[in-house]
Amino acid sequence: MARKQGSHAGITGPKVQEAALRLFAQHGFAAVSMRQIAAEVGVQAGALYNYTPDKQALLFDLLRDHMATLALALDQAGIAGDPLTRLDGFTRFHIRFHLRRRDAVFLSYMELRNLTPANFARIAALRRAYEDRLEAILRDGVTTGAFTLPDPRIATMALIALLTGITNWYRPDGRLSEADVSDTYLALVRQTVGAGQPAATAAPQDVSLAIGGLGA
Amino acid sequence: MARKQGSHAGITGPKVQEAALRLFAQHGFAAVSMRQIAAEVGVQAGALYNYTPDKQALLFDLLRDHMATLALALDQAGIAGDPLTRLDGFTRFHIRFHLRRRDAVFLSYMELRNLTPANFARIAALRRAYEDRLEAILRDGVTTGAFTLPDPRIATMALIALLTGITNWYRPDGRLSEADVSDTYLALVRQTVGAGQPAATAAPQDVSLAIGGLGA
DNA sequence: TTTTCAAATGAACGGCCGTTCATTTAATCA
DNA sequence: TGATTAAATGAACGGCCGTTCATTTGAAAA
Repeated sequence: MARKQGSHAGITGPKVQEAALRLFAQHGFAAVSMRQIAAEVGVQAGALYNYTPDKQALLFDLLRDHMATLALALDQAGIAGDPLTRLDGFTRFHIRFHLRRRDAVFLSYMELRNLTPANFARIAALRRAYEDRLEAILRDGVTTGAFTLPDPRIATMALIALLTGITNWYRPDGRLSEADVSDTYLALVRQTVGAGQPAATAAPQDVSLAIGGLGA
Repeated sequence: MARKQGSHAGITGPKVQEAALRLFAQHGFAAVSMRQIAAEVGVQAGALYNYTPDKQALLFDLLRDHMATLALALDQAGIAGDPLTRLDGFTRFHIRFHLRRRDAVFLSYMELRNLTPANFARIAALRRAYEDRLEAILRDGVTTGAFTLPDPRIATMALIALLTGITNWYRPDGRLSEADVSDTYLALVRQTVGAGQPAATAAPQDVSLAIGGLGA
């Protein structure tokens, strides 16, 4: 039997990627067999090789697509303005994007070790470029005096870890909506960069109240 | 051939754990074979079963030992005093402990999915207990007014992610010593919890200077 | 010295692995 | 309609997997 109905190249291909993403994220790259992926797609194992040269390429394509989508989405997020506004925008963007792609996020952190050195270097470069976008915001903020940070590069790594960590505990059916989480983290991130008060020029009378009202 | 020299029960056992930890962290649980572990120890695969009932138990024991060591070390860290002092102590402890056990830390985050549900529940409970220790500090700080936080539970998750994330990028042979990193993160953590200034009572004249000098 | 037994060997078990390929099927093109 | 060809099959390849176990080894106990 072959090609049961209609032309499948444009259908089976994406299904293979989706199945591989879900299974790799759930069980780990090495723990998932090509036969399992094929079964999920509803096909025999041999058919997968119409869509990927081998298992390693399947993983690499997933990670590269994820990073490319991330960069593109950030471009289209329309983040502009003064450093604090851009930081807020980045925070909301990062949370929203990552909460909706949890499988890919998990895969991107866990399975880098299963890439060949050459493929690893390519993914690492894409990640670094993304980090640099946040770092630029932080450096601008330090320059204008909006932020207070001992080391913008370290703060970049710290903030990305802080934000991405949401995917480790957040449950869509839990007590908090995505908007709740986003608001709470926005306040935390502002505090982290030392942006609790407008500037050193205007002395705050009650910092705790000022910060408590940032949410919206 | 058997028992080439001396009694080995007390030697081979730990070597098996060490080899398994290193290999699991490097390649992933599913990607490492019992034969690879045995080769690393200098023994045949069958001999491993004198020390573990099966591969799954080997993973579980590593994760449980890691969490138990973590809890014990925290107990012995002598963290006491007002909330800010305890937060500083926790921060330094967490960084120091995690940077020295990077394999175990990575394993604890990546391979939870390879545990049976029962074993997963046991590890999750141990992790939760550790998180609760930080959460208690944050809640105390909010109560005394030392900290400003919208949601102490979320702040707990955020801080642990922020701190543990160091293991993703820190390289011992890089530009920063462990003490440098620890100092920088101490300042970041203080800002994150809104502890930049002593309290709302004394209005700070220059926040950036006050924070910049926290390092030691 | 002889006995005991912890510790390790090495072969064997059934089973699944990634990948290849000749073959078959069915949709599309002429 | 018949020819073409994209897409999938299913069997086969060598190889490694986790685990078991009868056997061998050699250090320690008697």
